[in-house]
Amino acid sequence: MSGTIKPVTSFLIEDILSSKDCKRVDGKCSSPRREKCSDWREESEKLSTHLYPEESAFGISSESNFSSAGKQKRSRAAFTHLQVLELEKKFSHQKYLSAPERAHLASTLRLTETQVKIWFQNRRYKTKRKQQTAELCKDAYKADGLGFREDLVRASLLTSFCKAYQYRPYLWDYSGAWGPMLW
DNA sequence: AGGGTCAATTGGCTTG
DNA sequence: CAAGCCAATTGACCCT
Repeated sequence: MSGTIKPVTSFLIEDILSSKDCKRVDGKCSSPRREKCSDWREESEKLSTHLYPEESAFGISSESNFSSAGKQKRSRAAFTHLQVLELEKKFSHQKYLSAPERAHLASTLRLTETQVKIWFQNRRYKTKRKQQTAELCKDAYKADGLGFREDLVRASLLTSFCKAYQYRPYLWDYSGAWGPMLW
């Protein structure tokens, strides 16, 4: 493996970093209230080592999201299996969370409320896209009335296509390279 | 190398 | 007006 996704960092830090007033552009804060968070990197590192010297039960590491060289990289937290499992479990029952529910889930999973909110947001969007693709594929199969030998090739193409774009139905281009073969 | 995944970001919109 | 949503995009990491 060339590298591993860094585990989720502390939630208090993330609350600071991902608050609406502190947007990051190229690793720098682009907030209109920049003065409030211009030192977010150092601040987060201090907080990180102060608050989480040990790994938590969820496998959350205190490791910084930023390289020691000072080159600021946007971090992409990788939630642990357990965190995802719990999030998925909750999502299967509820597509939307109230603020107290979100806060509770966030604290039990040791994530920020923002992370939980964004996870649910992304999850809903993903589900919707998948549904749209499934519908489009269903329609395409139906319209094709597949059954003859030559249709097998098209069916196979269709399957590959549906799989390739399962999360991005909006990228379907009926006039593109796939178009003449499939539709 | 290129494409996929996914958390995070952005921007526009709605709601209370 | 703040908070939250959706839709789309970005960027880091992973896989083949």
